[in-house]
Amino acid sequence: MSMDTKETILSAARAAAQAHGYGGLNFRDLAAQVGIKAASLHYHFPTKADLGAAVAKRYWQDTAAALEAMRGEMPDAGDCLRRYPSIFRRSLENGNRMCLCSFMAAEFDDLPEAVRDEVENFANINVSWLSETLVAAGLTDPAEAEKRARAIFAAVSGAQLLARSRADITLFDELVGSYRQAGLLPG
Amino acid sequence: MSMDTKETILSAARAAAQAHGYGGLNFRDLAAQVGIKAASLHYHFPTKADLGAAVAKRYWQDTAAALEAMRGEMPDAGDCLRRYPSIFRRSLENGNRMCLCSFMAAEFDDLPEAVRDEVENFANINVSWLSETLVAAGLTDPAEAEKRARAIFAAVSGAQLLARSRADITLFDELVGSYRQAGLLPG
DNA sequence: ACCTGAACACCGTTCAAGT
DNA sequence: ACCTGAACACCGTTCAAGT
Repeated sequence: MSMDTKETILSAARAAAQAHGYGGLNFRDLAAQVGIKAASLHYHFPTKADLGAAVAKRYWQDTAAALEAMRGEMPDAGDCLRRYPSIFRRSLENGNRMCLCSFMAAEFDDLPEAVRDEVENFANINVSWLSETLVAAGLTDPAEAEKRARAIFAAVSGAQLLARSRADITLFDELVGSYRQAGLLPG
Repeated sequence: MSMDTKETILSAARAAAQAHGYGGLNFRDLAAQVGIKAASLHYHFPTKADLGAAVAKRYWQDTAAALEAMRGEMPDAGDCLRRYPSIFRRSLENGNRMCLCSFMAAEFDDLPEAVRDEVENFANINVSWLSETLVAAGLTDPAEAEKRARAIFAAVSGAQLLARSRADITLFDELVGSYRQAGLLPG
């Protein structure tokens, strides 16, 4: 019961933050969606900073799990890299939302320290996975892998941001296509 | 006098929005900075939406002017393209701020229609300039220029976003370097 | 353990009214 | 033309009280 409510809060807060950011996240709307009162949220998460950090942490953990699963299911590392943008595509499919941590990256100045740390973790697990996968695919010199991984992560994030601003998911696909054509991503 | 106040508001609002976004922009702090009361701001800009649209409009107009100036000063189109990321670098240099319109792209869901339109204009003038400059540099088939231009715009935006989240401008430089290495930007 | 109503201090926004 | 006080709606948060 307790765990159910906490999980419900986490997932509702995640969806809200992917649409409105950390600043746009508010306890009253969130509580209404969960079916409790705003004051009750503080039983589960003492402060907004606690909630924000918990949401961002769960977010990168889920992403890390999805990336691991991808490597487990697809034997070819090149195939995994070709599929990587689909992780970001999914947010756009889900109500033109965006990556929680991209939104929070923009909000950097107003983020509690604990939340910033989780945003950093998100970037780190993406870069690590890309780095390892690039090397496994034999596409990059190991010494250059992390640099290349960061470039892919940043570029795909930017593609999502631009596509969101037009509410046009085909634009995301086109941008990813252009990255492939340019050689940033494996074709 | 009137024009001075309005200009002061616009420039203070721009700086604030580049750090805190449209949602984080607040009339009281802004008014204090300008030296009037919060309520007085509404004489110059009836609503926050009006202010946001005016700031975003001025922002893309300034950017368009800077890009035109670059083309005027540098005869070589390739040199202009190599310099393009410096426009985005400047925001990071200025207190780790970011492109106003990237921030607003994230805030898409909560943006008044008039503000959305100016965000779109910003992207359009960037893509147009890049497109023309790519063709002038003989780097891209005219039929493909706009697609390539959008990819550059999105990728550089993403690099700025990631660099901001680490408050690390050297990361921006590294990412731009990687884009060049990958062939997205001219070396 | 889990939730709530009521209250708190605060802040952005609006508007009628001032000069 | 330009500005303001005061009211309003909303925010995160607290806490004593309920189940």
